[in-house]
Parts: sequence; structure tokens; C-alpha cells
Amino acid sequence: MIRRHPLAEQAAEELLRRIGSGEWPIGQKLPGETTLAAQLGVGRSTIREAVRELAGRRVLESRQGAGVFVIAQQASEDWDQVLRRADITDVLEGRLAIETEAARLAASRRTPADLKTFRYTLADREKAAGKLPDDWYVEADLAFHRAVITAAHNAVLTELFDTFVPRIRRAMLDMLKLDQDHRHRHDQAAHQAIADAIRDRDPELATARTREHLSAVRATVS
Amino acid sequence: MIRRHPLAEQAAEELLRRIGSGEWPIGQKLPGETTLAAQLGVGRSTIREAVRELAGRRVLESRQGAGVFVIAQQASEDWDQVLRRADITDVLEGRLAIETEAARLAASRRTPADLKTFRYTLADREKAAGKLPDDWYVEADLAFHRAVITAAHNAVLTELFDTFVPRIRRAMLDMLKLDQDHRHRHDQAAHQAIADAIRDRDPELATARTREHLSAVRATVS
DNA sequence: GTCCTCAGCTTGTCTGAGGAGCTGATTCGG
DNA sequence: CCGAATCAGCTCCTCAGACAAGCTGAGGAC
Repeated sequence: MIRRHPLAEQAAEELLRRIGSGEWPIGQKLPGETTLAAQLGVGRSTIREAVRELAGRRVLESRQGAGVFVIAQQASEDWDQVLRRADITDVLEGRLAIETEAARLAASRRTPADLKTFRYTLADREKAAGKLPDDWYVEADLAFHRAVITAAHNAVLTELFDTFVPRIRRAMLDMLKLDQDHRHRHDQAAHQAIADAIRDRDPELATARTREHLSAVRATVS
Repeated sequence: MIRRHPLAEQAAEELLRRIGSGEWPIGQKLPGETTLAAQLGVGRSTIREAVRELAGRRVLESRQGAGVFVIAQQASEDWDQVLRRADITDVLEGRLAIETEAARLAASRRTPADLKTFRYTLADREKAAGKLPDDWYVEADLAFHRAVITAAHNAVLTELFDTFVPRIRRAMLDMLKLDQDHRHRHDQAAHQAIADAIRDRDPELATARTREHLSAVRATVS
């Protein structure tokens, strides 16, 4: 029998699977170490290490004398890894969720300083779309989108967008390598229109135009 | 000597401290288990559990026969920290962004199995709203909202929601402690209406009702 | 110089023992 | 009969020792 992973890791995966399946709901006490060891056919210390690993991932919590309890149904995964593994369409739908709502809020909360940033980043983007290399164009495009997010004045949305940026950047570069016309299809006008709607304090229009633009982006990869 | 935490956890914290201080840079091999055990004055199995915990947090990686290696300088639970520090209104706006889009997608993609989950999570929620303790009610409410997210069949949105859950759970419990009438204001009907719109494959209505419900939630805390 | 072998290290696993802490049933006092 | 104190039995926590499995680098064979 070939064993790629240590027994303790395999045991942790098995426990995680059972927790995810609902066999042990949140708050539930797990069977004792000796019981689990017998069930999985491993030693007690192996079970203990598996439990420790899941405790480190904030899925289990052990209290001396009481038992081991489930505190989360799923491991709180590293976001970079989640986005790297996820389908690009799923990522883009996540981005759409964040950015449409941000555009809506920005239309209410944008300051004169935000509008000034829009103007600069749009000008940069137009210049880059014309003749600069792919990575410059991508950065200019992301800079404008980040300006929209910033104008929503919501720290959580901003952090969410920044988490998505590396994954989006890579996807854009890959797309540009395959299709040089791509930059012309999602052109400057759509971005200008989003900025205008936010400037005019029109939440519905800003949301709709953002949705339209990002839906078009998503359509190019599927 | 008073011990608040188990020795293994204390050892894990000490290792994390040394890693963060730069004593062992990324890629560095840690001293052997027996050496570390002697240094910290604990048994070898205790060190092993501490290493396992940090392995679960993606800070260490152990390879049989080779040693234990540092793979990250800091525990990557950044998002928990971000959400903990953020204003609750910002968090709820982030949740609104995720959940309205998820409701829209769910209206197109929901399966019969999803509808079944709606039915029994709604039933649980109604029961819990009636007479069960706060934490049961909160779990039942979250279970329904998670069912909506799941029906969108988008891994990124699901992970995003799960990231938000602990923070939302805490906020709900705090609110309920201050205001026992809260559960009656956001009542069962609003949840049923969302489920109905998704069942009827009406994206716009599902989005609008979700937005209305979550806006009301946000209004209670500001 | 290149490849192979192997001794000596590392982590992985199991077992047995005793300590510390929680929980629920039992018992005692009212 | 009811409430509170008691405690036995369960749980996890820690240690120690033994052996297995796997990697690494030094040294020898070619």
C-alpha cells in the first residue's frame, strides 16, 4: 500500500470529510480519542495529531476533560489558494458581485477627490490601450476599477477586491496573449460610462453599466 | 505555574513567535523534535502536536526523514482579522454584495435538491424563531442563507460567505442580546419570499428581495 | 568523474502510564 | 419532595520508550 500522506493527515482529511458531510454538526462533541482511533484503525497519538491539525485550522476545539467539539463546518482556507484553484468564471462572478455593489455605493458616496482619480486613471487607460505593452494596459485597467471600489468607501469591499486582483491580473494577461483584439472589445467607452454614472449620482445606472461590462468580460472566457 | 492553555498550544505560540521574529526564515529547517523538546522543556509528542497545529495553519511543513520546514512567516488567517477589525456596517455591505448576486445566480441555477434544502432550512428557522435559544435561532437563520448561496453553485461565492459567517454570527448574537424583538422584525415572511423568487426563477425579484432584507438588517445596527 | 551503498540522522506511529479537568448521577440535608 | 454537595467515571493532556519509514551526505566501487 502506497501512502502519499502521513496517517495523521489522512485521518484529518477523513474527520474533515465527516464534518463537512454533516455527520457531526457544529457544536457537536466528537467521539473520544480511543473510540476514534479504533474506528479509523490508527493509534491514539495519530488521532491526537489529526485533531491538532484541525484545531490549527479552526475547525475543531478540544477542551480538557470535556471532549473535542466542532466549531466550523469548513476549514477557513487561504484565499490566494482558493482563487487559484477556482474556475475563472466563478472568480469573475465573485468580482461582479463585489464591483456592482461597489459601483452602487460609489454613486452615493463619491467625493470630488474620487472623481479626480477617475479622470486620471481613465486617461492612463486610454493611453495604455493604444500602444503600451500588455502588462501596462492591464495595470491601467485595474487601476481604474480599483478607483471605483475606493469610491465606495468601504474597507471590506476594498480588501475583497485587492484579494481578487492577482488572480484577475493573471487571467487578463493570459487572455491578451491569446487574443490581441480583446482590448478593443471592452473599450474605453464602457469605462467612461461607468465613471459618468457615478459622477451623476445614479446608483442604478452605475450598477447596470458595471454589470454589463463585467458580464461581457466573463463572456469572453466561457 | 499557571497554565491557561495546553502546553502544546503554548509551544506552538512560541514557535510562531520565533518564526515571526525572523529567527527561522522561510525555507529554513527547524531543529529536530528532540532538540526542540529539550529547548522548551516539554516532551517530544508535545512538540509534535505544536508542529501539527502550525502545519494546519500552513506555517510549517514536515517531511519524514528530512525535517520540519518554515513555509510562511505568518499565519494566513488575514481575512478573519480583517473582518474582526472592520466596521460591522462595512461587513454587512460586503455580505449584501455577495448574497444579492448569489440570489440572482441561484434563481437561474437552483436544482430540485436546492429547493428541498430551502424547505427544511425555512422550517427549522421558523421553529427556532418561535421558542428556541438565540444561538439555535442564529444557526437556523445562517443555514437558510447558506442554502441560498449554495444554490448559486459558485465555489468562490460560497467560500466568501463562509468567511463572513463567524463575524456575522457574532454580530447577530450581540444584537439579539440587546434587543429581543429583533427576531420579529426580520421575520419569516421575508425569507420565504426570497426562496419563492428563486424557486420561480425570477433573478430580478430574488435580487431585490435579498437586497431589501439585508438592507433592513444593516439598518438595525446603524 | 559518476554511480551505488549505507550509516546516521530525521519524522511517523504505537503503546502504556499517570495527571488534570469536566459532567452527570447519586447522596445528603432541608 | 427539592435543592445542593459529592464523587466516580469519563474526557483530554503529557510524558517516555520503542520501533518503523524515509532522507541525506560521506565514502567506496567502477
